[in-house]
Amino acid sequence: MSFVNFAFMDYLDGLNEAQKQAVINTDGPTMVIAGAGSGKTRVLTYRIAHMMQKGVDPFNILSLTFTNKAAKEMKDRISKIVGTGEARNLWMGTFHSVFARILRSEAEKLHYPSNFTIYDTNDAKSLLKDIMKQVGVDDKSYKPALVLNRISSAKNNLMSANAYLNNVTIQAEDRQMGKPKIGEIYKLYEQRCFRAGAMDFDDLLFKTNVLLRDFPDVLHKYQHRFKYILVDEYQDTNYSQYLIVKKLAAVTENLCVVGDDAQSIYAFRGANIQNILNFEKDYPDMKTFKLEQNYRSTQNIVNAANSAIKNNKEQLKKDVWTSNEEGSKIKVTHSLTDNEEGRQVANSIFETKLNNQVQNEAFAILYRTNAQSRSLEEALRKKDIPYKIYGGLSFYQRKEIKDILAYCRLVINPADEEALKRVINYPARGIGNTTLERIMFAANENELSLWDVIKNIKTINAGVSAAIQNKLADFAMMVRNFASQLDNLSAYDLASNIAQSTGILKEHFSDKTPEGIARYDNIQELLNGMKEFVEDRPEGDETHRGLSLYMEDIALLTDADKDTEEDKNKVSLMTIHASKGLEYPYVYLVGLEENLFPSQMSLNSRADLEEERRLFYVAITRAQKQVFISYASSRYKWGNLISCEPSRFIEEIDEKYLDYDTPSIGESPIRQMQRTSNERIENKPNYTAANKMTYKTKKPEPTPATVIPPRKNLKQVNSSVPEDSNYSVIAENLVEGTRVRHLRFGKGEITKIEGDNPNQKATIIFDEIGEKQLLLKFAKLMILK
DNA sequence: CAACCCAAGCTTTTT
DNA sequence: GCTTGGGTTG
Repeated sequence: MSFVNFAFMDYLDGLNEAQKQAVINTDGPTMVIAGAGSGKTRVLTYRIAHMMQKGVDPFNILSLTFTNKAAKEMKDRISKIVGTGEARNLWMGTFHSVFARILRSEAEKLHYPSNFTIYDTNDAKSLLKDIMKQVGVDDKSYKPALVLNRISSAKNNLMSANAYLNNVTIQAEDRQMGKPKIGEIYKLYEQRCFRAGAMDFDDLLFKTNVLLRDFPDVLHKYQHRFKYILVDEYQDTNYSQYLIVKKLAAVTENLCVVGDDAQSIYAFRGANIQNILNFEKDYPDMKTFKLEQNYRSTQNIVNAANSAIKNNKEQLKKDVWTSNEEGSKIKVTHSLTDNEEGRQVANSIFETKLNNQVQNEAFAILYRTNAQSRSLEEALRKKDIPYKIYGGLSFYQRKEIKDILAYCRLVINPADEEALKRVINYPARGIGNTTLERIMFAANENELSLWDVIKNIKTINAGVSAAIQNKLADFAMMVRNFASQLDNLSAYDLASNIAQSTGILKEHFSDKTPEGIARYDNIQELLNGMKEFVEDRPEGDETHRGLSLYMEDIALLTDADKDTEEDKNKVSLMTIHASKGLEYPYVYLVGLEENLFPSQMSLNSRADLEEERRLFYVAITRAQKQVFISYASSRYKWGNLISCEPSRFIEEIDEKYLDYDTPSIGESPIRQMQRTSNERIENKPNYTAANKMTYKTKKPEPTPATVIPPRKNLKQVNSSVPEDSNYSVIAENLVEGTRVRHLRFGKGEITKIEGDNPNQKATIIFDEIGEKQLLLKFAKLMILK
């Protein structure tokens, strides 16, 4: 103890006075206002370590972070001070992952299975689409995303479907929007999730609240377990999270919240900046500590950020300063198009690397929207600068990955409707849309899950033919077989088994197009990830290396958590939102244009605009050494070139911290740039045309004289085969083992024939493209000798 | 039943 | 510009 303690006291000496106070005042309600780069993570780490030094049991400490990665890093740092064994028992993670864990252990109280599925946004939207079809509303006026938003904010304000339906104000709002049925849809959505044994992201918090509200013994238990609670990024908590924390902390009030109102950027998903502004009202005897010294950035960066955020009205008084060197000014460059912007950024990174002898990992490129990444990627690739992207279409969103994961989900929780819908006919096994719709209808009629209907398909009158009933039974058997291995096989072994015996792996393997190869590789990468997961855990006890645990692990990964590939020494590309909490020596901030940043959606209200400005503040303060800002005077949007104006945010930075790339005499740099860019925009048509031509030159255009629609011509040939020609006549004599030729697929061999005459179906292995299932009445096969 | 074609919609940010 | 889903065709 004394040795460890000694090391710790050393660390304490490295803290400034405010930091030290925030570390050693461990009891009672505490708010730490931590400016950007002010050593917030250090304070949290030492505070927890200090509590443990004073004898607090790590089991009694709950620390809620913004990403799981942050939790892991913090745990590692604490381990270094107090020892690994002790730190392991800390409760640390995101709100969602910590409370998902608690919900699993208390699930039966809510009549949920403990292996409930977590629906992601896509699952939720797809379910909503289903429901809207069922209710008979047109999904043009009821956009799934909008309905989901509405439901989401209801849940974040702890409003159930019934409460939603009974709330006069809400109902009036919905009617005014011309969408009076949202309440009804919410109600059905709630039921369907429950039947499927599924919770969406918001449910994890909502149901936790229900649990703590309706089960006093459970509340009591966790109030006493979590004697000390710390919440990072408190400015980004919503009402639902706020209330969980408030309830859990009600007995001991050993609650420490850390945040920075200037960095609140998640109001759009219900985060309530009032939570931090009102902390004093909730806990009148609280202590406040302000961390105002910035250790991260140069004076120029800190001052520039301060001058920008000054334009916001609503904020706590705070004076962020630094004793670091003055540093370079913020460099502002402009370009003609988004593609040119990409090239300039790539060139600049290339030069900066040379001039300062730094590595790729010193650079980050930040943008407002994911769609902006493409031109940057292209430019970086051309310059051979390795990069990695956070967010966007993430690995786990890819079709082939989702297919495998859907099987995994289904095996763990067969009631999972969204997973079932995805794989019931993939790979094709003759269970088509009509059948699925019959099953869904029967499920809704009987208030059963799809799985229950399939399981009992022979006794439920769903109008499914006997042949298809058998196929469903086969499918159910397969899922059950996999499920029976859940406890004996590791995640890796079971998932490999699934990938193989469903035929998915083979299907991608036989596809030799570049996309097919990429898909195959992706699946291998997924399986490798599982292998790592398994190898990280002790052998023998398969319940700790099993698929269920793996799936729990990945369901709540944030983008920052997915940093698992060989991502060393690469330039980082991400949205500004994703960059929260990170820092880089050199930061490129691109697309600083009106309607893009600030976003067009934010221009209607002052509050929204202020959130955009905070986002701008977050972006600038990621940088340690230098910030580069760029904007383009035109950019592609939905395939069209549109013209852009520089963002107001550039002008909001005090001019003395800026360095424009085209110094001017007697004219404001911005004005001059606007003028030149306008001139260029007038030449836009040429530019566009040139651009499009280059794109199309890959395929030389036929001269007008020779233009014949080639496709139609081909079809003509096909359909010119007489209806009653010997093709179809011969096809009736087919048996298994016959060699046949198909007009498009070439030669092949029939391996199976099934079904009744009009709908007879053959499985054929073609020499070129592998196995296909074809309906004989359409296939027009020719028998080969 | 499955392949293909074309139109629509997308782009604010995410657990 | 790209992806997705609906509708049509074989």
